[in-house]
Amino acid sequence: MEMPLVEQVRSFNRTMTERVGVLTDHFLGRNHPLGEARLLWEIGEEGASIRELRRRLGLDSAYISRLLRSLEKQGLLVVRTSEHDGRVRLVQLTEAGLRERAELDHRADAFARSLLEPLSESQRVKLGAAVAQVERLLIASMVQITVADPASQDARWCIEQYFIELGERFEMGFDPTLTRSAHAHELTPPAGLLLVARLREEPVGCGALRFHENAIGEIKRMWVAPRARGLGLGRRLLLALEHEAREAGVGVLHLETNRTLIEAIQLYRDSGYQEVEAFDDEPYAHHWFEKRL
Amino acid sequence: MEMPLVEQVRSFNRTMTERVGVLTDHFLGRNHPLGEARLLWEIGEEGASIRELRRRLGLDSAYISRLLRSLEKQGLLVVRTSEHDGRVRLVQLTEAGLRERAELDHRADAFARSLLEPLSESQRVKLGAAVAQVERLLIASMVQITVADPASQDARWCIEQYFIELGERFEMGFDPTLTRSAHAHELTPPAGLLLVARLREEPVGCGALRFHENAIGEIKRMWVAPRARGLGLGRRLLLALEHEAREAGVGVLHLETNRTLIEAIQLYRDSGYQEVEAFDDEPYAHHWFEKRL
DNA sequence: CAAATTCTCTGACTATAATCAGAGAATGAG
DNA sequence: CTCATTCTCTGATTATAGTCAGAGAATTTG
Repeated sequence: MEMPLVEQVRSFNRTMTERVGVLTDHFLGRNHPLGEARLLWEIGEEGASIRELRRRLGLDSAYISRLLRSLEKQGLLVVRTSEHDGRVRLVQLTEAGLRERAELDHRADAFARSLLEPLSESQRVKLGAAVAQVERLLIASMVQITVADPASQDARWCIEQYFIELGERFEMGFDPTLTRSAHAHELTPPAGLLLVARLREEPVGCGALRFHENAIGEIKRMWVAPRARGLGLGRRLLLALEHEAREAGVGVLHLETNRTLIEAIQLYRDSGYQEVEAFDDEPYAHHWFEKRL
Repeated sequence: MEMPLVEQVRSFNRTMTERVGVLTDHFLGRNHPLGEARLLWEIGEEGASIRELRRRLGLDSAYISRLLRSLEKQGLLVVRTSEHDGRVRLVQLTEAGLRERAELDHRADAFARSLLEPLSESQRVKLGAAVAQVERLLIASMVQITVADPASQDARWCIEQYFIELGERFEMGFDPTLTRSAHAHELTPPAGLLLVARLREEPVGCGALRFHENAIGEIKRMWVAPRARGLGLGRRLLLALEHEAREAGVGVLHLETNRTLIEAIQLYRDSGYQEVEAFDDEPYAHHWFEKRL
């Protein structure tokens, strides 16, 4: 019964590809080659631009063009040029295309049902819970954390979202001009750095570090997108920041926070941060923490 | 958060194919095309016969022959004719083939590790448990129960295993000639029937039904292979037998069992069987049960 | 406004993953 | 011993999934 975790994951994978993997290959692959079916599926009911499809499916543009031509010839979709950008082409399923897609959907459903059918009610309940757990954790493990330029689009989006959330949560709202500064250059090496967490290339969180004198580091801009909460991402960001701080020779980490950010405060306490006297005059702060590295 | 189970399974599948499914396609696909790599893998350290490989991989014999020729040319395997059957050919990896396979193994390991690497210790523990749970339940749902000819190889194997197990568990051993009969013809319609449970075509359990006079049915030969226990298979077999009995117009089901078979007794009680006075003279029985359908 | 870049498309090409028909040798069933 | 079947192989052929180079139009950048 005792099996190393790596072996367990591999065994799991084998079972999965046998049982569920068949799905992806063959629920799609009846009337169309797999590539066409995947594309048909990915276009969705709303339609999409070709570039978007290329990005999502990771396909060569020559290849995708040919697939589209084939599906177009079958009358399953129409392509037209975008009004905003004459280079971009937009794909939309026709009536027939939508029917075809619904059929795929139906088959996928039937397959999932056939997986469940032999199980007893209590087994199904257990399966539901375990499946959700595995998926959550796999998604968590898909999140990638990298150093980012604070001026980059993703970074700015995160910080903007962060400010919006502060505005909603702080009792007296939040005005970025009143808070202690953390301009782009202050979060760029060597003055500091910014980490951005991404899930499937989309930003889902950030955390920043400023280096001060006397081997003091300051943690700022800790934020996790609502849709990525519950994945342990806050903790991972914090650990990553601490790692970067250590690398940079920081001996003590400072941070301040507002009393409405209870999850964050809990995280800091759990992570070994001690509450200390106010070490600055940040107007929005109620708690000041520090941790020796 | 509330999601129907079918939708949950499908969402899970999508995540799986994205994250883990990549493994199967690409841990294998570095130095060799996928087909070759799968074959190399499947041959294993022990070697295998071509027919076995064909069965396991579900490949056309023309195709597999070509793959083998290619791998043979690369010096990764040798093929020789079986001594027992001149038609059958046996495949064995060479030194180089074994090295290549070990390399695949190593890559699969590294991939599994990379899945785990971003997770915290507590997340890993949870993942391990959930993964094991999902796998167990998916395996359970892979088991297929069908009516079988008691004279078939699978059926005889199951009954033989069943007798061996009784011999080990009964305090006074077990002699099939002393027990109440259930010959092949008695377990064949219309006198009765035998269900065999199979996992990946291999028998993993059985259960039989005899039809007696006065709409009485008798359950016999309930057995689950040790490696398939804990999958709820006993219960499924019992339900399937009850279903068959109902179809055949049975009003009351009888069964008898030995006191050492505690899991079985528990199962019968949980499934609505009432203990009754001995209704026959089976020498190995301590408990007699019945259930009205 | 010129130059670089983006987006899509076509033509030419390749590798992979099959499938089908049938042949030849060995074996098993009656 | 004969006939049907099993097992593997070769030849011929096909479908799928992709890659690469480059062209032409639209857009963005400096």
